[in-house]
Amino acid sequence: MDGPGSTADIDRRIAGRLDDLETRYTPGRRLAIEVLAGARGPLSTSELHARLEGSVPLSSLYRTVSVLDEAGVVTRSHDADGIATYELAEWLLGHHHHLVCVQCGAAEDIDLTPELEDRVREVAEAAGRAAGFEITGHSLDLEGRCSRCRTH
Amino acid sequence: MDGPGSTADIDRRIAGRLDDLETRYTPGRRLAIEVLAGARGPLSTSELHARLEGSVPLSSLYRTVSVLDEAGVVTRSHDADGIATYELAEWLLGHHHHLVCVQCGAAEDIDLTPELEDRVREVAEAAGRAAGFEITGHSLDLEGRCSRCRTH
DNA sequence: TTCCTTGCAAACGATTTGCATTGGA
DNA sequence: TCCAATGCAAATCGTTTGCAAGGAA
Repeated sequence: MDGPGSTADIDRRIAGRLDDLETRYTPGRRLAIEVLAGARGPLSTSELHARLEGSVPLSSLYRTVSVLDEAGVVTRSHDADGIATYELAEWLLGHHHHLVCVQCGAAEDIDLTPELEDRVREVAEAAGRAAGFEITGHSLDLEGRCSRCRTH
Repeated sequence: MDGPGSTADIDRRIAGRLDDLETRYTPGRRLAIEVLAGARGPLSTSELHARLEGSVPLSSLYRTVSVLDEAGVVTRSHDADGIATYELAEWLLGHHHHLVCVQCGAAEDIDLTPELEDRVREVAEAAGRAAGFEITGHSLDLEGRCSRCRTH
């Protein structure tokens, strides 16, 4: 209930990181982290706002995610409509990829087996080598129809 | 100078597609396509506007890329700042991936060798199978520092 | 003529920011 | 006390849209 990777552990590591940066881990920021830690994929600021039931003003949330992003605690990306979405950074959530539904646009986290992950990394490095590009990471999105859209 | 994959060939295929859709291939649309066909990666609407030296108003360009996107002639994605970017669709440009510079944000097209491409597809399908997700495609971004940023 | 396309300006919506207030160290 | 954090409102900026003019079939 409290080992590495648990919500409590994540909370502790974020507290440490923010402390190092002399940035306060305020109640509003903690609330945002709790929602993100419980999400199955990236969330937009307005989704975050909805899940917090309006307890935190939108403009404050924008500032919150901005601070957390600059602190390296969350990672920003964008959905199919270009709306900014956030999730816990890789060092907190672990390296993973996304299933992106081509019909409804929903993105869901997916972990590859270590073997599949190795194969992706090898391909990425081989391609980078061939292109004279120093590869520091990769991002693989799997596109298709999610189970929800397939049954509708 | 005129075979499959050439600019003239691409132009011809787009003309055919637009004709099927009863959408005109006007000079403004042709100009946008020419710039996109000559680009090495996705371009934002304002980059398109700049490369056309203002000869086409921004609002018309927005309408142009919207029409071309709906016609399946171009594909929209988003850069690191969430700005919409466009490039020729896969059936015109071929399947490829992107090198994304983590420093300057520039995205550049990269073709994988057929062998590497096969390996990516196999991984994507295996991961989708394991997750109960019907995979119809994938998108792999290679992250690193581009040669330009590495020398600065 | 008829209808699509274009250009300009106004409207929109996500995101950012100025500023006064609050609250923790 | 001091300064970061917050809340509200106004400003920004990429993008969309209403409407009148232009143009090809």
